[in-house]
Amino acid sequence: MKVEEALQILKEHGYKYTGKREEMIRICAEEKRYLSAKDIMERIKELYPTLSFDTVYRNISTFVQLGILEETELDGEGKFRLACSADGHHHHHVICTECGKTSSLPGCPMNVMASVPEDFQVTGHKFEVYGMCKECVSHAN
Amino acid sequence: MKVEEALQILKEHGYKYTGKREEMIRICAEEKRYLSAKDIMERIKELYPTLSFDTVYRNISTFVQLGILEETELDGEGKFRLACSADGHHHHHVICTECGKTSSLPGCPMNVMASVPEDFQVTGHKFEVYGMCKECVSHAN
DNA sequence: CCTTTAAATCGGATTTGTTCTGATTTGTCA
DNA sequence: TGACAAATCAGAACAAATCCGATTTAAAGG
Repeated sequence: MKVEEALQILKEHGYKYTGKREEMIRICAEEKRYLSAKDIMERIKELYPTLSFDTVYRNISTFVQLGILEETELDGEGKFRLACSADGHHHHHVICTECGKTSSLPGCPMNVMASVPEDFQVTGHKFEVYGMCKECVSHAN
Repeated sequence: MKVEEALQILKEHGYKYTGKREEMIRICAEEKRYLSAKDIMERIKELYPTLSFDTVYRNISTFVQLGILEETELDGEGKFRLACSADGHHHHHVICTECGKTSSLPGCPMNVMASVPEDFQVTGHKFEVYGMCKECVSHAN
């Protein structure tokens, strides 16, 4: 997803444009990596030094609801990245547990794996592979 | 996994036997369901009304380390259930997001899905299907 | 432009889940 | 039984996230 698309989605849903929102999205768009709310806060302070963490959290959760950000949970805190499923088709990620960097996996287990018991009404699924990226492996020495 | 097996594992690793530990494991063994630390606390208070939450958390994390409990994260809090992978072979679950009840899925996407990029050193993976179980669907009306 | 209004933000207090700490109790083994 | 290490207690401390009332601001209409 591009920054412009994200802003378009906000507009379509009647949310107002603010520089802070754009900057948050821009920060997430810079990297194929999961960022924590704190990460985003730190980076946005360069441009908006007084921004309150309430704003960051509130906007993040708006973005997640609108499908602009994807969310996961690592080390007991929420991590976020610009949604990419929207771009092409639905897929999943390998995630570096050190730095949050991601790499796409083709396909989805839901298509491949046959039987989901019919006494459950399925609402979603999660498939994530965890590991360490090249860079973090070498840093760890 | 059975309660006795779990106690055996504790013993093998040099952990002491305590009634509180046994009761915690027993509580988890009662249901094929993910329980929160709070759930476990409430239930264990019947037998040990003064038990501190520190003990519960500490024991839970010991159990997870030893592979006695499986952990996941739902609604921003840790949930736990008696490990069953140990029994047969490795597999995954459908989880009811309302009550935590689980049902097994045969197989593992890691076997089925071919390519994990070789610039990641894989350390683990997670595959969970979410939904509502029959009971919770009907209660929701 | 100016006004109006609802949405967004601020700053800090609050809540919630979890971990830490130091003192005390309790298994276990010699 | 005694001694020691491990387990537990009680509550303080912590960190992530949410809530709240007051203030500011985007944007739509006159």
